[in-house]
Formats: sequence, structure tokens, C-alpha cells
Amino acid sequence: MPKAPTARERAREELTREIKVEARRQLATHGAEGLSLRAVARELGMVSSALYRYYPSRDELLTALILDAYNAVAEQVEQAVAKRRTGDFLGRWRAACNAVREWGLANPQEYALIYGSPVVGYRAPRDTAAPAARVPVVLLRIVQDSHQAGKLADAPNRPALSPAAARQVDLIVEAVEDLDLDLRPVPRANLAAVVIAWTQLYGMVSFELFGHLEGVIDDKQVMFEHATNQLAHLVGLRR
Amino acid sequence: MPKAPTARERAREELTREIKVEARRQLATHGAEGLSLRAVARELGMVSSALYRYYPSRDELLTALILDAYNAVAEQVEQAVAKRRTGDFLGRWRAACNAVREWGLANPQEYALIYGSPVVGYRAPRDTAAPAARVPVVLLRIVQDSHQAGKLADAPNRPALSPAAARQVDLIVEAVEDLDLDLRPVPRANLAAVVIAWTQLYGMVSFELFGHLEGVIDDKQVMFEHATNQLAHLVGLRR
DNA sequence: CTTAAAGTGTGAGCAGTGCTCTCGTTCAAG
DNA sequence: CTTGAACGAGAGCACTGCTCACACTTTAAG
Repeated sequence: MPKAPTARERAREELTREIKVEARRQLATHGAEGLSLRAVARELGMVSSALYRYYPSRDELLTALILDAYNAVAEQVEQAVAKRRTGDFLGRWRAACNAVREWGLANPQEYALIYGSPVVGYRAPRDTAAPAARVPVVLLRIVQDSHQAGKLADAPNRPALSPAAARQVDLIVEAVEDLDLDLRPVPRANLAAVVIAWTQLYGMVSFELFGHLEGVIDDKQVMFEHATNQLAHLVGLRR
Repeated sequence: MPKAPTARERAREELTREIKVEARRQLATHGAEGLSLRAVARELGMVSSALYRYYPSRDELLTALILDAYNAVAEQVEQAVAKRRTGDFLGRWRAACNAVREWGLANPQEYALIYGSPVVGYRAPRDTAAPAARVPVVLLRIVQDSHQAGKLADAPNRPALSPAAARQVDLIVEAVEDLDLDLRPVPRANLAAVVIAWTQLYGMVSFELFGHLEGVIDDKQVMFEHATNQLAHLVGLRR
């Protein structure tokens, strides 16, 4: 049974959270580069060395923020999708794509933290793998639902999916098996298209947030919508 | 007429270059975050303050490296494309895509510098715009060549390109007009597909380099090839 | 040729960083 | 009540980007 937490334990938990909150605030304003442990400690009225009792290093604190960011964007995407009718596959797809973009626009620094260049020297992907997978899993689930409903159109078979590429898709099918997501009946070409769509979605949002569309595309929203529609079509979602 | 450069001017030019070379070496090994002016100066046997005679700040030095990186990847892509027959449109397309990926794999830190999260507080895109445009211009040129040769297939018109999206594409057509690249006759749907392809290409390579495909896709080469083929098809390149 | 100005390297110094260590203090479990 | 673990404070280390006053050299103008 869980014994009642002592006062010290409660204080520790609270401070750990407060540190993260303040760190996130600084991340949003100064960026990952400008996140300073000393400044966080200063803002919280403690001395910098005390902070190390809670996070053993700056990288650990950043990792905590990364985990939160993955979960935050996933949360937003999942909620946006859940607002649509289960049978409205195209609507769910578009909602998911838009949610990713909107979360990025609202939280550019956190987006950059997880989808930009890895600032921490290659961190262990062990802990981040599961939260990071949530968004692509949403996309896959929509496709699977559509297929189960018999509404999934064939993905274009020209150019054909090579056997080697099909094997790669099989790996994904296996990887999500323990997420009550059975992709085995879904044609491989459609699943490969989801991979393309996911990287594409990420590419579009990143380009916009990182300024690569500045002076090239004026109305990013419009171009983004067109891309997501095109991708939905490619994936086999027609309605 | 250009007067002969004085000894001082030549020395300055050489040192400016040497600093950049050493900075690039450190960038490759320690990453952008770990690039230290003092370390560069130390390696060159000068005192750190002397370095400021050549680059007024760390950001300026990074900007120089960014410019070089844009030009380096563009160089590699242009050369790879030039190796193919002009009429081999699909081959040129694939060569361009592969060159981007290979440059990224060979120079991950420089890739991250230009395509990752902007580490410098939004730098002026004025100077970087032209070099940054070289790669997408290569892609556009292939499509234009293909169209001029009457070999460009229709881009899928479902879902249709919205008028607003078509207007965005028009902006691009105008923007490249002074690069002896006349895109006006090329159908807007094909050009929109190039935009999608370009962001997609970037998304794939970034995902691979930044570790987002780790544990998801085993053979990235295979998946990348499939994606580029699919994109070529989408753009209208069949052979 | 002389001289004033501009360019260049030096070293000290400032403010800031991540992180470590020691030292009392406080809390909680035995 | 005692003992050991957790904790906060403060000093300190090695490092960073950057500035400044100072000498020295090269350049160009008179």
C-alpha cells in the first residue's frame, strides 16, 4: 500500500514541479540555448547549487521539458481528433495535421526543442520513444479505422512499393502491435504513405517555424491545408 | 580598376579564412552549441580578443558558417544533377534528392546548423535567402525542363489546388523569374507538388539525422528511395 | 620623407555560465 | 532520542562571450 508521503516528500515533489514550470517559462522566452539553471534558481529565490538536488544537470532538466513537450503536442492532437466523429476519417486526419501545426505555432521553442536539431548530445531515446510515437500513432489509427470501415482507397501503386520498403513497413506494424493497434490487414502501400505523410507534416511545420518559408510563401496556412489534403489523398483517405 | 591588395589586406583575408576553417572543424566535432571563439583562437595561436578584429561576434562567425553550408549542399546537389543527361529528368530528380541526404549524412552538424532549429536569434534572412534557394531551384528547374520537353505528366488534380494555393504558387513563379527560370508555362499543380516534395525531402533527412527514425525504420536508405520515387511521381516526373 | 591615421595583437577584466564541494541545519526513520 | 539521509547556503573552479586601454605596425596623405 502507498504510505502517506512525508512533508519533505511533498515539498520535494512540489519544488521539482515548480522548477520545471519556471524552466519552461524561460524556454519559451529565451529559447533552449538561453535556458540557465542559475536564472531559474534566482527566479525561485534559491541558490543555484540547491537546484542540483532536484535535477542532476541542465541536460536532465531539458530532457524533462522534452518529455513534457512530446506529451503536450500529443495531447492536443489526440483531443482535436477526438472532437470529430469516428467515421469522419478525412476530418480526423485534417484535425490531426492542423493540431500539430497550431501547437507548433503556439509553442515554437518547445517545438524546436523536440523537432529541431538535438541540442543535448544524443540523449537516450529510451524514455522519449513512447511519447514521441503518440502523434504518428494517431495518424496510423485513423488509417486503420478507415480500412476497417472499408473506406480506405488504394494508395497509388506507381511507383510500386519495393519488397525492401515493404519489409520496413512490416517493422512498424510489429512495433505498434502492443498498442491495441492491429495494422496487419492494412495494405503496406497505405502505411508507407503514412510514413511519408508524417515526415512531410513535420517538414512543413518546421520550415514555417524555422523561417525557411519566409519570402517564399506568404499564406502558410493555405499551403499547409493543400499539403495535408494532398497527403490524405495519397494515404487513401477520401472522406 | 582593382588596385593591388596590400600585404595587410592579404593577411587579413587569409586569417579570416583560417578562422572560419578552424571554426568549421570545431563545429563538425562539437556541434554549434560547442563552438567556442576562445577555443578557435587558442587553436590558431592567437589571443581571443584578436579574433574580434575579424568577426565582430560569435553569431557573425556562425552566420558565415551558415552561408558556407548552404552553398556547400547546393554545390553538391547541382554537381550530382549535372552528372546526368539533361533529358533524364527522373534520374536528375533522384540524384538531387540523394545528394541532399548524402550531404546531410556526411555533414550532420552543418546540416543541423542550417535546417535545424535556428540557434542564433532570428538572423537576417537577407543574406541567406539566395544560397538557401539554390536547392529548391534545382528541383524546379528539373520540372521546368521536363515540361518544356513535353514529358511532364499531370499532377493529380484530386484534391484540386485551391485558388488561394494557386496564388501562393504564383508568388514563387514571380520570385524565380530573375534566375533565368521561367515557370510561367508550368501547371500550377505541378509546382505546388514541388513545394510539397521539397519540404518532404527536408523532413525525411531531418528525421533521420535527428534520430526520430531510430527504432522505427531500420533501413533509412530504402525508405528514402521510396519516398523520393513517390514524390517524383506526384510532381509529374515519370522518366 | 614625415606624420597622422587606421589597423592589429595583447592582456586584463567584467559578467555570466554549469557544476562541485564543504559545511551547518533540518527532517524522518529506527 | 539518536543517527543518517536529505537539504540549502556559499565559496570556488574552469569556462564562456565580449570590452577596453594600451602598445605596435602598416598604410596613406601631406
